[in-house]
Amino acid sequence: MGRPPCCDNGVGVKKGPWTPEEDIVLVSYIQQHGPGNWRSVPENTGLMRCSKSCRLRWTNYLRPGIKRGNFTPHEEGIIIHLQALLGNKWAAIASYLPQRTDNDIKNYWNTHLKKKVKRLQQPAAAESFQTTAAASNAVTCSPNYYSSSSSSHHSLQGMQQPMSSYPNTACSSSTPSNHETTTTTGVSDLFQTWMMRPSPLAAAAAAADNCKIAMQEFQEEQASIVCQEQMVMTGGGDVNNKSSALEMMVAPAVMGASTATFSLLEDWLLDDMPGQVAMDGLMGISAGCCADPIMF
DNA sequence: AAAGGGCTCAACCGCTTACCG
DNA sequence: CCGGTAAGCGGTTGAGCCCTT
Repeated sequence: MGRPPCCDNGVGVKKGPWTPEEDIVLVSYIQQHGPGNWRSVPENTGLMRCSKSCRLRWTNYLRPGIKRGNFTPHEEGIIIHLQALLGNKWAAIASYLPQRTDNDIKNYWNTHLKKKVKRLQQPAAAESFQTTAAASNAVTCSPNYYSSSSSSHHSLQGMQQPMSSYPNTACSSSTPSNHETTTTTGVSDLFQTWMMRPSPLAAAAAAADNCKIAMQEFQEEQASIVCQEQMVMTGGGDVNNKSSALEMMVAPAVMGASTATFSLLEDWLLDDMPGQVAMDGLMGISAGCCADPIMF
């Protein structure tokens, strides 16, 4: 009623991979205005992209706090079990893994886990995998496996509520809708039950006997990550990937150090090699802001 | 070294839901 | 309550990379 039509069907809308220049424009706009009101983003930035594309680029790639690739066995186990509980509710599943996007989880499921689960559901294969998983668990659940989970008094609510329920986390843009939150809250109970009573699938995915320990460590790790994200958003932390790097770039800029940071942002985005030079510069910036660098 | 088949993942498409006037 | 749009979500696609032959 009175609103102009969405740009999605507009003429001259650019499609395909985003360029570093477009990323810079989008990130700098969100620095100033925050995520949301996506329809206004192409209008105000001059980007020849539809609002959907802008939102997707931000939530799946540029958003601070995203961890890419290298899914841990614990994350795999969580995804497998939440998928079994929730079905293909990727956004709801992603709410338990605040560093992961629904798209990433979905891709990982479709390319890796679905096949793995299929194999496991064949009785002949299941036994051999349990042996393998148990061996794997001996490694993944060893005391030194989590170098980052040193802080030991975090709340365990992480697995009892979707992670997005934490205030000020970087995953707000993928917060599930109300009914999904209700659903996942209910599922949390099931998930908790699963943690107490590992299924055969749990054994296959994360090794059943020590699963509780693994999950508790994971909870602590996630809680630690949330704290670290909050620190990063105020200018601290370390970086291991582009998203984390952006987290480092955006956060100080929000606090008023935009000029130098934006220059680094440009260096990083325009660099063919994922920005070691920019990283070094960022490390320099962050060094004075955080006494407890992120170790993962 | 080249070809081609498989795999990965960023991005798009279309449907649903929430919200607004 | 109704009509319309924006935002969110899950499914699908395809370009590019990697591995095998």
